[in-house]
Amino acid sequence: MGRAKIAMEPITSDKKRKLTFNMRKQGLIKKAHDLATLCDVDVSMIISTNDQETPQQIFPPDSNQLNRLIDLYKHCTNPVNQYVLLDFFMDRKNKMEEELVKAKKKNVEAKYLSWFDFLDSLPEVRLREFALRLEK
Amino acid sequence: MGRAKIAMEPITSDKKRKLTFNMRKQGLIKKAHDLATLCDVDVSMIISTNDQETPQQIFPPDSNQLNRLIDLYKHCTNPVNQYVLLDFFMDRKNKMEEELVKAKKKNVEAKYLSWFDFLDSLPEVRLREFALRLEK
DNA sequence: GCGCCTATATATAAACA
DNA sequence: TTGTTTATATATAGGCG
Repeated sequence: MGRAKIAMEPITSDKKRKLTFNMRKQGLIKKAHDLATLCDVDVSMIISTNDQETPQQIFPPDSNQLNRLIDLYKHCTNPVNQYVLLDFFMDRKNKMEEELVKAKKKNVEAKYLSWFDFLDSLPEVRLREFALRLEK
Repeated sequence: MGRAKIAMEPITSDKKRKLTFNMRKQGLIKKAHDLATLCDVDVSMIISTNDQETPQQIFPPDSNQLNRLIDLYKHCTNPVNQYVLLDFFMDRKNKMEEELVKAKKKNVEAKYLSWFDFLDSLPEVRLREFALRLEK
């Protein structure tokens, strides 16, 4: 796509890979946005790096909405889903406690950082787009 | 991108919209695949139409893997009240207070503009489509 | 690491088969 | 309709500051 064609294989150079990642991540999210807008559909996306430093990137940016879409997907996919079964047979109290601990430990920070990163990564152009839409 | 530039708004013509949807859906998935391959990251995606006839499209094609990725995401982002979240950071780092306010502001803006909030869709899942795609 | 630039690779809207 | 083709819009690799 650019000056040179690149092979479809993991980029070895850390620097290049990171650079390419940021650029393409941005492009992918724009494409998702375009598809959703043009065709009136829901697109949900999670981009996770193996690097714990880097926050996950989500789409749509509203994590609540993303969760709704995911839940909707799970319901439609697995009417008799494994988790439902697990819930049923599992000691409920223990499970909830477990999740609470997790939430307290790191999840809070992760969620916030994810949002913050997303906002930071938004190009001015997109922010202006938001403003324009808001005015409408 | 093609012969003519099109406006970034829902395509009214059913025929065109469907056509565009299929084309861009494919393009989006290719981009997701490229990003995952080139940058060695995990990309998960669900594309749901409001039309129950149309199956949801997922990435990666292996629904088990998709579910794993989603679960991983949920583990890192348990539902936490945003105000609690903000309070947590403000108490901890007063220096960040200003930035947090800004972030919150932008956050609200983005939420308000949650473009494709077309509310609940009840798409039907047909993973067979992926099998077919794979065979091709 | 960010943003801008430019040349080139891709994606794709419309036409056509 | 589903698949090519084609002309044009976008995305983006590599440079530069």
